[in-house]
Amino acid sequence: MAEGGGPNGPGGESLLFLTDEQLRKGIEAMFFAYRGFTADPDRILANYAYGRAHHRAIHFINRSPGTTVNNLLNILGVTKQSLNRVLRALIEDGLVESRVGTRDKRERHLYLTSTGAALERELSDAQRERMRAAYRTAGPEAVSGFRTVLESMMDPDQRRRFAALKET
Amino acid sequence: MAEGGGPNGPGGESLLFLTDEQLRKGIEAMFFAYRGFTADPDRILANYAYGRAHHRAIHFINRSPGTTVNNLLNILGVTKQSLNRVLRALIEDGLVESRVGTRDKRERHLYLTSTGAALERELSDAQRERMRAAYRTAGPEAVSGFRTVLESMMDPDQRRRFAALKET
DNA sequence: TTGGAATGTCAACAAGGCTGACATAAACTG
DNA sequence: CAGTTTATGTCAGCCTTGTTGACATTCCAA
Repeated sequence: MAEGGGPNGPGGESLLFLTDEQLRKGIEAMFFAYRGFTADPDRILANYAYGRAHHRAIHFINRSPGTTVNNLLNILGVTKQSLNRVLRALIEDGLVESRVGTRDKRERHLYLTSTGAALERELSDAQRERMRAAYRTAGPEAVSGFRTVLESMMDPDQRRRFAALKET
Repeated sequence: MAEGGGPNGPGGESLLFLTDEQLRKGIEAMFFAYRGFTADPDRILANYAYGRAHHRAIHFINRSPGTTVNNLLNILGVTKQSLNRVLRALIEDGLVESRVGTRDKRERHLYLTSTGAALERELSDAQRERMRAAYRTAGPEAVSGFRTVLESMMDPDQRRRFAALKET
């Protein structure tokens, strides 16, 4: 209100994107877009009696093969009990393999089996396809802005973990 | 792989943003950013023993005062039983008022009470503040791209509903 | 006046978060 | 070597929020 109140306030049109109205549109866009973002994987997962929690575990194990349980815990931001329930199912079903660490035998290193990798591919193919279509429609400059805003929206901890993933 | 394989393939660097690697980064950015997006409201809601479902209902009732239950159902994309449980709590607690329709008495029109409006303000202030900070950091052009990609990512139905909200 | 639409409600269930408590093995530390 | 810390697993129980199915009520519209 204070800044964007007039037709051209103290900052001029360069600050129009900070009005409450613009911010609210951004908030609602996040809500609807996230639904689209998860829609395809959700449909696929239903065929396997898995949920988003399984998807997230599979994604990050594929992303960083050999990652430890603790590592995954930090990335996913859930309790070990929650993660354990998911991992147990994936291991029992033969999608994930858990190997005792060589240097530190307390640690379990997680890997996708070929079955697990196949499901990962099915899920990420679908999700990438939607992302690809959105990127193609929006164009490279929009994509750059998209990524910039998303990173700014993360908590510092999350941003650090996201950045750490990028380098790997 | 096929298109982005070479240092400068058939599409050149303009297609680099469509590589699997770039798409995966976008996917992970969505995951981490959404966590940030919901973090502040989640903290506030915990003080009131409410959850995200209550937040969403409050948000869209505030957005469109007098909206009907069916309307809300379509926007939120949940079953009436799920929504009803949430609405019942909000009505009992005096945050939402449900008025029988005048033209069609089967319909219930939903409004925030002053208490409900106060909670809405507390929640949206926090969420807007994060969005504002992200927007400010990223700048107007990034914000434009952000919005464009998010809209492209929605399902057509969701995009229609989002567009309909914008006009109101 | 009757069919169907909009709404509300009850019951039951599942996924996936959470806390708390406890067990085990391995590594580290004094 | 003894004691502590760390990494992991597991059991039990609770909460939110989603689902289906069944059924009642109200009331518009043909």
